[in-house]
Amino acid sequence: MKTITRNPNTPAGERILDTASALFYERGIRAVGVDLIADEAGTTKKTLYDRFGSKDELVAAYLTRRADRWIDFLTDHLERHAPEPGPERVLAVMDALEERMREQDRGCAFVNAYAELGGTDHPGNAVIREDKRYMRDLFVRLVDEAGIPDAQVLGAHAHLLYEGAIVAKTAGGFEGAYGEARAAMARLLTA
Amino acid sequence: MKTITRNPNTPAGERILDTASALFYERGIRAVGVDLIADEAGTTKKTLYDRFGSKDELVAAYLTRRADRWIDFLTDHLERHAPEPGPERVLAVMDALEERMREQDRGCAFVNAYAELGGTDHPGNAVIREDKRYMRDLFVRLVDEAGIPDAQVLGAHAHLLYEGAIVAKTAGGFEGAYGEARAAMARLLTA
DNA sequence: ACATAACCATACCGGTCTGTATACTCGCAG
DNA sequence: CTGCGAGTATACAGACCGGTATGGTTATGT
Repeated sequence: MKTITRNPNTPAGERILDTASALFYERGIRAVGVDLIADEAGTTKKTLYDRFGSKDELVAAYLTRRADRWIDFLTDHLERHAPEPGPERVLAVMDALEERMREQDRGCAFVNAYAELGGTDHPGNAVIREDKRYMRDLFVRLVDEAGIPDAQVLGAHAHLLYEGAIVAKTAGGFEGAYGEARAAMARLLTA
Repeated sequence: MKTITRNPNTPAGERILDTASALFYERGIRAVGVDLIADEAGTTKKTLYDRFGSKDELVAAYLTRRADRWIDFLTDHLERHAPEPGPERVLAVMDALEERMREQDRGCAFVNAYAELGGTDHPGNAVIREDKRYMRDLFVRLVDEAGIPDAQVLGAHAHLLYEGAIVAKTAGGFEGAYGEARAAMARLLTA
C-alpha cells in the first residue's frame, strides 16, 4: 500500500492556495504560472506539486474553496439581514452580492473560469456547474419559502437577473447593475 | 513618410482572422498561440505580424468583427421577424440569440474575453465595453419604441436578463435559459 | 533511535510563448 | 524595367510553460 499522501491542509499548502486564488481571480488562470504562485507564496514548486498534484487540481481547489466561502458569506448575510422568509429575503441575495463585490471587481470567478476551461475535461468544470446549480436552487427555495407561487419559474428568473447583473457590472461597467437587478426582481416577485 | 502599411484586408489576412476567431472563441485567447493560428490558416507568422502587428491587435480585430457580425445578424433577424415596434420586437432579441447560439455553445465571446483581458490595458477591453453598451442601448430603444413607459429602467432589466441567460445556458448548463429570460422579459414589459 | 511528513533549494526537461530577422518568389502598376 | 505590396519558408531569440529529479533540513511521533 503506497497511497499517495497529498494533503493540502498544511501551512505551505494554505499559503499556496491563498496566493493562487488571488492571482487566478485577478489575472486569469492561464495567465498565472506555477512558478509565480510558488514564488509569491514563499515556497517552491516541489511543495506545490506535493500538496496539489497538478495545476489543474490546484485550480479546482481554488474554485471549490471560493464557492464555499461565497456560500458561507451569503448564508451569513441572509441570516443577519433577512432571517424571515419573504420577498426581502430573495432581494437580500443581491445586497450580499453587492457587498461582496465591492472589492472584487473581476466578476464571477466561475464564469471567468468557464471562459478558460469550458469545452475541456478540466476538473474545474464540475465545480463551476455545481456553483451555478446551487445559486439557482437557492433562488427557487427562497422564492418558495416566501410563499410566492410558481417558485420554480420565478426563482429561475431571479437567478438570471443575478447572473446578468454580475456580467453587466464587470464586463459592461454598468455601475448600477446590482440595484437594477434588485428592482427587476422586486417587480417580478410582487406582480 | 514611412507610414506602416498594415492592411489586414488581404486574402491571407482574412484567413488569419477567420482561423483566429474560431480558435479564440472555442478555446480561449491565451490558450491559442500565434504559431497555431498561422499554421491553421495556411500561412506564416511573418504574414500574421505584417497584417496585424501583434497578437493583441489580432484579438481586438477578432472581437470587433464578432460584434459587427452579431449586430448584423440581430438587426436582420429583427427586421425579418418583428419589424413593427412593440413588446414582441424586444422579445425577438432573445429568439435571435437562441438561434445564434444554437451552434455556438461557448458563451458570450466578450464575457469570455473579459475573463482573460479584464484588468489590463488590452485594446480588446474597449471593444467589450462597446458591445455591452450597444446591447443595453438597443434594449432601451426597443422598449421605448414599443411605447412602454420607463424605457430606461425596463430596457436595463431586459438587458440583465439577456446577459444572465447566456451565462446560465453556457456556464450553468441550464438548457431552458433563453426561454426563461424571454418569459421574464414578457412579464416585466406587460406588467 | 528511526520513520515519516513537510518543507526548502536548485537544476533540469521538452515544449511553447510572442516577436524578429533573413531571404526568396510572385504579380502588378508606374 | 523597376519598385512595391503580398506572401512563403525557415531560423532564431529570450522568456515562460507545466512538471520532474536530486538532495538536504527540520519537526513530530513512535
